[in-house]
Amino acid sequence: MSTPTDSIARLADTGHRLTATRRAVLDAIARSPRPFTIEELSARLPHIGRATVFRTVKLLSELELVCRLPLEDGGVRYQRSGSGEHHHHLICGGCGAVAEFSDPALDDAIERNAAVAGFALDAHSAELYGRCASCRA
Amino acid sequence: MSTPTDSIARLADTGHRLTATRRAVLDAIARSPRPFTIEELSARLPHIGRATVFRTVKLLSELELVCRLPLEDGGVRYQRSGSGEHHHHLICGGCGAVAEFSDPALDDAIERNAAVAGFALDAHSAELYGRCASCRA
DNA sequence: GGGGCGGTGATACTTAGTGTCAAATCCGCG
DNA sequence: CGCGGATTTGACACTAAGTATCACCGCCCC
Repeated sequence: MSTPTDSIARLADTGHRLTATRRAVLDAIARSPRPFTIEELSARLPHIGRATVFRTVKLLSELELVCRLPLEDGGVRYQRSGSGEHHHHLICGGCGAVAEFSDPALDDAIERNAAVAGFALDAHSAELYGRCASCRA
Repeated sequence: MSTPTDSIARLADTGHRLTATRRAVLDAIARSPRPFTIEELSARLPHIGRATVFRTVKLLSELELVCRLPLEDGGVRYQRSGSGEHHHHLICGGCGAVAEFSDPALDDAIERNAAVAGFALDAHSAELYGRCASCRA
C-alpha cells in the first residue's frame, strides 16, 4: 500500500514541489478508509481551495498514486492506489468496496484484440461491477 | 448494423411508444457517420428539447441500440450499436473512429477474476484507446 | 372521439471538472 | 540568511454532462 511518505518521495522524484497543501491532501487521502469523492475530500480540507484539491488529485492519479474509479451509475470516486502497478478494479455496488487485481491473461486479451484490429494501443480501462462476498451474504 | 427500422421494432417490442420525436432522433442518429455528442445531436434537432434528446439516447442505450463511449480525455460520445450484441470498443485518439469487437477470452478473463475475488459480477466495461491503422500511417 | 398514461419542453439544478489570473509560496543559489 | 524566478494556490467564473420538476401534449385503445 502506498503511504504518504512514498507519495512525497514520488512527487519529489518527478520534479514536483512538496508544499504544505499537498501534504495536507495526501494526509486526508491516507485517512480515507473508503473510496472518496473530491467533494468529500474538499469538505475535510476547508482551508484548501476546491480547484487545488482537483489539481492535486489529478496529479496524484497521473503519478498512479491514486486511482480514479468510474462507478456504474456514472459517478466517480477516487482511492489510494494499493500497488502503484497496473491493475483493474472490482467495485461492489453494495458497500462500495473496491478490490484491485491484475491479470496478464486479461491484458493479453486486450492487446491481442487491439493488434487484430490494427490499432496501436496506448491505454485501456476495465472496470468490473458486482457484489462482494460479504454483500452477497 | 442496426437500422432505424430495427430500432423502431425494438422500441415497440419493449413497450415504448413510437412518437414522431423518437423517430426524428433515431433518424438523426442513423445519419451520423461518426460518434456524436448529445450537444451535436441536439443542435441537429432544433425543435426537440435537449432533455428529450438525453432521455431518448438513454433509452436507446438501455435497449443496446446505441453505445455510450467514455473517451480517454473524460468526454463522452455515443454511437449506433453495430451489432446489438455484447461487445467492447477500440477508440482511435486520432480520428475518433470506433471499432467494435467481442472476444470470449476477454470476457472469460473478466469472469474468472471476479470469481477469484468472490464477487458476483453484474456488469463490466472495457475500453481500449489507441490509434487506428490509418492514423498510424 | 375521449381519457389516461406515457412522452415532451422549458427551465432550473447538480455534479465533475477546467480556465484564468493575481497573489502567495517554495527552494536553489549566492 | 534572503533573493528571485518558477511553481503553486485560491477565488471565481465557466463548461459539460446529465437529472429533476412539472405543466402540458398527444399517442393509443376502448
